[in-house]
Amino acid sequence: MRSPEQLVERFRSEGLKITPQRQLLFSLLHENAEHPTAEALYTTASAQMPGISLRTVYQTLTDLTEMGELGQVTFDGGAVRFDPNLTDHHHAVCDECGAIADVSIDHLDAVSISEPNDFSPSSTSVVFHGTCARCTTPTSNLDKPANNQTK
Amino acid sequence: MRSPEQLVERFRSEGLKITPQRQLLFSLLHENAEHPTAEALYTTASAQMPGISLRTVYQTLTDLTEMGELGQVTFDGGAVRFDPNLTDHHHAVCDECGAIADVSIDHLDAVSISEPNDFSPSSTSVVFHGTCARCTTPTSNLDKPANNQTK
DNA sequence: TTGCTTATTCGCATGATTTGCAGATTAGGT
DNA sequence: ACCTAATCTGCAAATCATGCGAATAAGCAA
Repeated sequence: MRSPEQLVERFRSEGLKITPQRQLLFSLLHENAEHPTAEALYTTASAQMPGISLRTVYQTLTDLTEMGELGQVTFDGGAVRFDPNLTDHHHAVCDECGAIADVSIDHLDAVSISEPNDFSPSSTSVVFHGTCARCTTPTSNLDKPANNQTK
Repeated sequence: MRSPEQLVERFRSEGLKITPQRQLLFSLLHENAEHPTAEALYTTASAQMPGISLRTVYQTLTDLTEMGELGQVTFDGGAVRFDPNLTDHHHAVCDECGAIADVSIDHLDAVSISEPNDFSPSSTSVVFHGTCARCTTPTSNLDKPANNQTK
């Protein structure tokens, strides 16, 4: 996703209006690597702007997604999560705390479909399940992230 | 998933009862490669057993899943789909018709997470998006499968 | 076969997530 | 300051899934 400033420009150039709600969401999403759900963003946004509507959050997220500024991902049937990282990347889900990390992958080009041989793939996405560093490191439980698993 | 006969044995040995509803679902799921949703199974089951409850379908699917006889997969935020194929495999989603095919993959062991380096993966799943054979082959539209996309 | 005990089924209510709708509000230009 | 279209908001409604309790039936024993 582009920077809040660039988004403001884009919105303006397309005749869309720059509202406080949109600006807040732009900043909350900028470089946000937490893969938040609409509800999570609503909660955060509400703290800074009491009264903002959940409907507006959904609306803005949908708009940004349709403009190609935001990606959507879902894991294990949970709620949709939003991802401002538009670079080529994949995800690692921690089964302990539910955290989702962006990951880069090596040698993805090596994998191929061996069976069947008549499917033409246009994109490939990989999801790792496992344990993240914070949940692996033998340290105080107080340091462990809260379990944010959806399911 | 095991055969309906084997499932009957397993259920019996665990003190569970063999009901007509369960037997029907066992047979509908056996070697079913369509990755049906609960609703889809309910529709099919209803044709053979009018009056069967959607609740029962969900219940049985949940039971089989907890017993490890059935796998669950979801794509792009759609409804949960059930997969009786317990062998190590991945999926290919046709963006044209929505069909989901099981696929075997070569050289998956070659891929590795390059960044971050502190995540311990226990499992890896790959999903391809693209076009299936039936939607690629230049033939009559009448031969094309109906679009079953959820989203 | 009859009867008993307990698992199952079923329908309805409820919960979670997301979208449709319409009136009130406001951004941004004149 | 004014206008008008875009936006925001609250609420209804759609979709998917699960909790719950009453009615039903499978499996066992006599």
